[in-house]
Amino acid sequence: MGFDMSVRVRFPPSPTGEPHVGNLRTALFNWLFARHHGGAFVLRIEDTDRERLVPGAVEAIMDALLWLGLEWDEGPDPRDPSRDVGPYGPYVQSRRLELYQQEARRLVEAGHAYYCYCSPERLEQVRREQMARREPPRYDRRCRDLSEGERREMEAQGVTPVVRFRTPLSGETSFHDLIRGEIVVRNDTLDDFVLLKSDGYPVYHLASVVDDHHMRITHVLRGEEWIPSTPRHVLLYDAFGWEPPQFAHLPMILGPDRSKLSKRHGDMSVRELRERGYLPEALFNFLGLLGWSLDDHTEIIDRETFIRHFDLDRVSPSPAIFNQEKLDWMNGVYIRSLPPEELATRLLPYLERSFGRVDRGLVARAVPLLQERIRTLAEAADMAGFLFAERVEPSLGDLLGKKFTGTPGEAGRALLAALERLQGLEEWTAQALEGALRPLAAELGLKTGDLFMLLRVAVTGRTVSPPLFQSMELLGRERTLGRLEAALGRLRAETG
RNA sequence: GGCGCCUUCGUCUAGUGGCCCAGGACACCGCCCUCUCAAGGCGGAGAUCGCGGGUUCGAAUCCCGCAGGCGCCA
Repeated sequence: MGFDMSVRVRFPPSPTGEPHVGNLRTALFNWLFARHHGGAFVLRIEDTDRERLVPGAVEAIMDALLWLGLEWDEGPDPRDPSRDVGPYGPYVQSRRLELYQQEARRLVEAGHAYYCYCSPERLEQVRREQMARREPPRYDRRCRDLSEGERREMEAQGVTPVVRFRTPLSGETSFHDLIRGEIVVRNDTLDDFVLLKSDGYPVYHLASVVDDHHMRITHVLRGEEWIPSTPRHVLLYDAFGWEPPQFAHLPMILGPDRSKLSKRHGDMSVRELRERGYLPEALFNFLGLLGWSLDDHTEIIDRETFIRHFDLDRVSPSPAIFNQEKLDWMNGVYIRSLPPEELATRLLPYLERSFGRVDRGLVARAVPLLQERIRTLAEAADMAGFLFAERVEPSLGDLLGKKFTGTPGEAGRALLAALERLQGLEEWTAQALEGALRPLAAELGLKTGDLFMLLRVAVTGRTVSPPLFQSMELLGRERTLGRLEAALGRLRAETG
């Protein structure tokens, strides 16, 4: 491999809000591509659209990347975003304004761009007329060939111009997409797009092309929604006399209705995903498989394996629907594979969110009951809530449940019998509890399942819980007996 | 409307001329295990490979049309 052949890719988010799964997948593929090829992953903040800036968004983006484990080699310093790491900074576009202006001027001087003095009102007018004539709306190129005199006159009137690209009127522009092959567009379907706005801010196309060149980006991996603007970018590279990077347009991630994933449907922000208790390693795995595959059967793939095998030749060109059920399953797989101690640590914040301070030791002892029952960390609060809540409030319906065929009176008798049996129990272990209660069912003439369900509801407040005797053991004698008494009281109130 | 991209089970996908009357995974259904729920095991259903033409002894795979979906522009 030659001296200047090393791969350099970039992830260029706009700080306009919380990052979502689509953004993250793009970042992931760029990161994997860089790591696989031993290249550099650059984070660049594209904040030239000043109206859409959201405070704190840069931090949210960096948090999300770090959470997933996507560290960047160059970009804003994670400890202090106002500083840069890397030789091609600044990596925040609003601090590179002069560069864009200078490059735009170069284009004007070389005849590849021109000043346009048209007012927004006139542009709007032109657009309306074109629409009325059912023509594609686009700039009518009125200022493309203004004379020196005409220009000076506009300047004298105090009109601040924008800079527009002088798009070739004929011919075609093509590029080779690494995922899709040759893509060709006729130049006469392109218009003279704006490069620099009148306030001196660059438009996306200019800024990204200029930066990609100056940052020595070799491969542009981005969502397929950028395909239509790529010919403009190629034309820009041409006009600048620069070598364009390689392009690869990644398949989009769609919502369940097959339209672009948005807040409306599945698109969760990384923050939400995190709050719901998805593990970063599970999300990494899941996202890595959205548009890429290792082979015909491998689903669970660790980070190293991804890096070792990831490349563009196995990226699919067709869009993928975000399938949350599969994410849930995969998250469960990762939860089950965690060392119990580690799971306890990760569970702690989720339980504290619902129950305030919780006993770390109790959490650790609950893990074996939880590990194969939860698919997200947040679910632990439901599954093991009875251990951490002051009290439970089983509904009468659940107490008598469909499973328990008896009347309130019968249920009460069964509960009382269980209570008495347990009060005399020497050892409070799952084994001892089972030894005491299993025979009781027969003595009472009940099916074991029915008795156990009654007790389960009384003790945990729910019809679904971890195994009964282990739950009782963990809850402890005092609290278990208290809950049985409470349920008994409830039943008695009912019978009068 | 113009331009572009995409098209294999409900979903994610494997498949690059014969191994495919299409394989894996999620979801679904059934059975086993079982105190509930899970996890696990076993089994099942589910795709005329968007449609129509070609090329070929042979096509999901190559070519040409068409259709649908989506995206971008405004």
